[in-house]
Amino acid sequence: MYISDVKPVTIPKATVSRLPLYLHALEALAAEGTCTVSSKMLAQRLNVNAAKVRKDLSFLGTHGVRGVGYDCAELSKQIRHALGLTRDFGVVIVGIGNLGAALASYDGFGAARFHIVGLYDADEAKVGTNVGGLTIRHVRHLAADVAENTVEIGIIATPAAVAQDVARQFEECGIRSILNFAQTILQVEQADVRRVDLSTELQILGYYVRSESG
Amino acid sequence: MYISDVKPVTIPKATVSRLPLYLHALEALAAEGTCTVSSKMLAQRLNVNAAKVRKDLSFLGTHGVRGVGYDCAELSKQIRHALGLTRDFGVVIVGIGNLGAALASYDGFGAARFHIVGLYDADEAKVGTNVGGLTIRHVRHLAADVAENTVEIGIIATPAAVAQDVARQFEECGIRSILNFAQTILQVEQADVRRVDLSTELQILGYYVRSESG
DNA sequence: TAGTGTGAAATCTTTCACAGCA
DNA sequence: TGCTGTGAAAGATTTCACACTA
Repeated sequence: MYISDVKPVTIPKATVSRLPLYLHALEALAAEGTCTVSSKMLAQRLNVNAAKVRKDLSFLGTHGVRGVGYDCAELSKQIRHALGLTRDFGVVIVGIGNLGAALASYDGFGAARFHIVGLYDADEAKVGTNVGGLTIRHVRHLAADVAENTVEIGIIATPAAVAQDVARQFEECGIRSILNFAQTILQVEQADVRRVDLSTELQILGYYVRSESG
Repeated sequence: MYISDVKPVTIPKATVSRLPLYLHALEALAAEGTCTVSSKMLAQRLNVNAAKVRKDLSFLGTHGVRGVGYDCAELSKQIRHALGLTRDFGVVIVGIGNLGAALASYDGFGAARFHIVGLYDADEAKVGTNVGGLTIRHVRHLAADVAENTVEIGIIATPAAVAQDVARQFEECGIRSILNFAQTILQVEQADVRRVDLSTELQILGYYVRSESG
């Protein structure tokens, strides 16, 4: 039996995907000088039901105070802990086109536990240029670089045609978490993949545009 | 009673969010010269269960052929129809920083029913410059421009601090579908909002990194 | 009094399993 | 035989409703 099988509580997927939102809301509240927050207040900020907030937070083994609410600082800490944000994550980006470059320069990495440690592209013309403080290296160096550094997360921002091959390389060098911006669905052995695609999002929005306007 | 209340079938949200993926897979298959596809084949491409594929497609009132499968071209057409991709959508982007510029230059709008018709920024230094074939205009022109053109979808790629205000402006000019790349949760009256945020995605991935490595 | 924590109900989604058809 | 379409079961998620307590 693996350690992963005996996690004290398994947090439901739906809850995990909301934890970063609670965290962000709590940070905003703290910045405004708020010390205590109720499930109702958090719910309003996230546009969800207050009971859902309480149930979500109950998975953290949190202890809010009845009649009062949650301590913002304490709750932030618990969420960070639950999300594993007590450690740092190395991130590499492959494919430094418009989108890859934008991601590389992105500064909203929320309290920066995620560190971009490498940028890769297959285009020799781009290799050697500087983006967001890092020099683009040829993707052929990926495996060796990853072997030397700790890299947990790989971001794919290449054209769809080569995304699958990049994913395979990621798996070969032991990267098990992939964020895929390419317009393709990756076939992977083990890795967790999250997919972000603009045209998919637009098409989904488009459906609801249509149904509302009748 | 509104027309929207008598839609023949309400497609479940979960299904709607997969339709663009089926569509993309079908287009890839068609490009490979495949004419007929089984639920099993589609399932493998999307990494889902074949029964789910069949159930999803059954909401389209589709008719696959027993013992054979689905006709790719026909099925594509039905999905397009269901998603409302038989018409064109006008899209504006507000906030032309690195990300906004990348989105503006993005060419993967899948058979291009989505047309970017305006780019806006509050920075006078950017106004007048050309990105992806369009000239950036000052955001103060947004309302007037939208009144003259048909704009269904608004994309927010501004800093978080001003995203809420942009959303309000979108609603005021009648844009009811918003794709929000800013790191904030928008409070809107009526609009449909979809949120895409890199740091949220990384944090979610981070959780699973942790639980797998024990 | 105001607000948490949580069983239980309601709802949504996925999966199974199989009748039925080309 | 191979694959669709779909009831029904299983599972996940959301919401309700209320006991409980600082």
